[in-house]
Amino acid sequence: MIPERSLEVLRAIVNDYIQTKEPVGSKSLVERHQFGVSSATIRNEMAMLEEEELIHAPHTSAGRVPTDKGYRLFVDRLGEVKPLSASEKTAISNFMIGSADLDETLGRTVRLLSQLTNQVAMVQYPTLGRARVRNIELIQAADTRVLLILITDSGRIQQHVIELSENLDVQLIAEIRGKLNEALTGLALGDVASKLLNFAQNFAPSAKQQVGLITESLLDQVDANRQEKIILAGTANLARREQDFPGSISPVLEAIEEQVVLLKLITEMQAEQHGVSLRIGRENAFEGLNNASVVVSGYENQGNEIAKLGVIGPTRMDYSSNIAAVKAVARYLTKALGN
Amino acid sequence: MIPERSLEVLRAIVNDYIQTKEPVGSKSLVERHQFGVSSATIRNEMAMLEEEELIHAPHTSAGRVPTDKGYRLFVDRLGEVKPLSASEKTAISNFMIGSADLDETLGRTVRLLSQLTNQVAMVQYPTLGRARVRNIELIQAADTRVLLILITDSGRIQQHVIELSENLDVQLIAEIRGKLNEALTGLALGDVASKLLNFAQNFAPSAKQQVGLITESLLDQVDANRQEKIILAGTANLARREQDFPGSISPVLEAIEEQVVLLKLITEMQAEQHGVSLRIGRENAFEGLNNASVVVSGYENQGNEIAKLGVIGPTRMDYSSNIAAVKAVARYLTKALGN
DNA sequence: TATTGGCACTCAGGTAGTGCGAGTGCTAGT
DNA sequence: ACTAGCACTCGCACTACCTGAGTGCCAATA
Repeated sequence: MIPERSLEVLRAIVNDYIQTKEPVGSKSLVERHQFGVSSATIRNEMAMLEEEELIHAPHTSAGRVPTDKGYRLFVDRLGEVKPLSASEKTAISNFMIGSADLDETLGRTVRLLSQLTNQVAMVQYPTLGRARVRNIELIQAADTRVLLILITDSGRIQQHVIELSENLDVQLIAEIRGKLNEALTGLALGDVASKLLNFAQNFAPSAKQQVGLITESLLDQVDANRQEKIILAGTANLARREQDFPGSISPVLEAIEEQVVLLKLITEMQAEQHGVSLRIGRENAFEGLNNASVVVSGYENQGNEIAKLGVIGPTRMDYSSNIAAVKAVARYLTKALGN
Repeated sequence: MIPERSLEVLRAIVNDYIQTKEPVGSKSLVERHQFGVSSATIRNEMAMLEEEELIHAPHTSAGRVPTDKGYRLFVDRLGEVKPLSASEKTAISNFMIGSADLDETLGRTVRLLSQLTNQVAMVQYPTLGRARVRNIELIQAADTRVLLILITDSGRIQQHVIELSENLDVQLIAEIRGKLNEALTGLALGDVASKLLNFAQNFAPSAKQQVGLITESLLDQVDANRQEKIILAGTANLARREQDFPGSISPVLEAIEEQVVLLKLITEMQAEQHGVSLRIGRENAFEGLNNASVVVSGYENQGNEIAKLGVIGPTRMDYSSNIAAVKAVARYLTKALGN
């Protein structure tokens, strides 16, 4: 319904604005692009676009700036995903070499992403949802404390200290550990709860209470999907782009410091195009992020999406490159986890 | 050598400046304080102080501002440590209730400290130096991967995945685990290296290489004192105090994002007065922190200092309250770890 | 000798006036 | 449907000016 040329104009406005960071006027637009029409015609087009609330003039005699809605249309219908440059590609491969454990890999990934995009990068730790139990360990850490370790086939290791009310003997601990593994190894985490329902029945009455404490803690950990963790890098990039945020950057800093907010945000986000999902400006329910955009993609292990990663930056960001970078890093991380 | 009254004037200048954030002039000084002399006399005093480079005039017709040297003198000789308010005390006790494991405790602590001071707070994870081995676990995580877990009596748990070149059988892993614990349990970490020197001799030649890989990794972990970790909270407070930093906050953000820089900084800092150590402005070797001050205190376990915590803020901070808060939180954390 | 009142001087910051130029909307003509 | 032209708007940069807080110095005083 919106004519082709109007879209071309919008695309040109977005591109110019991202590049120059200045409101763009009709004249400079015809100078920089080959529209084959005069600036007056472009002015008419721009009046249309403003009617549609796709662009907006900060004041009467200034050029136009895309609105959130304008950016949205841009990424949905107009944005090409820029292929990464060769140097960026080698940067990615180099970063991925030789990291053994999960912590290390994710740490590298988040730094890589922030360097690639010059934005704040975030990586969510894998959710346990579809993973399976590989191993459960129970270790005496002090007289009445045992350490419960849950290892899943996604490589994630969760640990928790359990405070018992009585001193357990080594024998019993070994027994519990054995039976837990017997019952749970290979089981999907979603099925652990039902399997543990009557688990304490397997033990002598005197031990039941302590076993109860342990299974409870184990369920907590399995159930801790919500309490997932996010790691960040490149916070300083925010300050460097301070002018890009109207007002102050401090609401944004506050938002990204609140893990809960971030987690809620990215779990709500569903993949749109190219397997990447976006929230632009006011599309973010959280007010502190009203001047920010979020680009997120999932990454996988064994064919299942296990968590997400992405970047946060000003609404006036280079969507094409950032989408490309997020996509690429997600793909490489998926590959790295495959090994 | 500096006369008493001059010091009084300096104290007054620092206090007023911290409060009002405006350069303070001779007239407002005599109005706000009872010096019993006229502004002209104060002016002479101020000329002296400027001679000593303790204060400095941003421009000819402005009031005076303390220099780094001035702040230093202030905290060394003039600052009283403000006692905490009752509400702050209860805030501290409330925060410390019911946190079981180390991660949780330190996480709470750092958030507490940042709320108390309205600055960026940091807590260093305990160094392993003086701790003792409580337990070593070796767990098969995949065919050629084992998970090595080191638990120390400071409650710290370190884990690392070891990639072996061959598939080890369960029997052998159990044997290694047993012998490792036998040899190392109760040993101070500093003594682990020597004990491991010929450890591989205890095993069949075919296993020696794999055992070597494992002991190597264990030594890495023990030796990882340098790679200590710091957790932060309240980064958004920086942005909120943006005006307090001349220029931009981004060098500060960069500095605190570099764990290495921070670690170097706080390990270099030695306790001065009240068990608290300070770096004011340019005293920080790292350039990005030239407009910032760092307040640090150690915290203990079993009588030994095991790590440090502190805050980072603008040089124009309220030293008295911040020192008090850092001190108090360090004390409470020490107490919490005692249980 | 230390203190003080007085005075001339300095200078950052706020306010007001001005001109420029980029940009717009509209209209009449092609 | 497009374009040229034109009158109009208004943010911004620049200048000039004023104000007031603050200073340094000096001569007078206790």
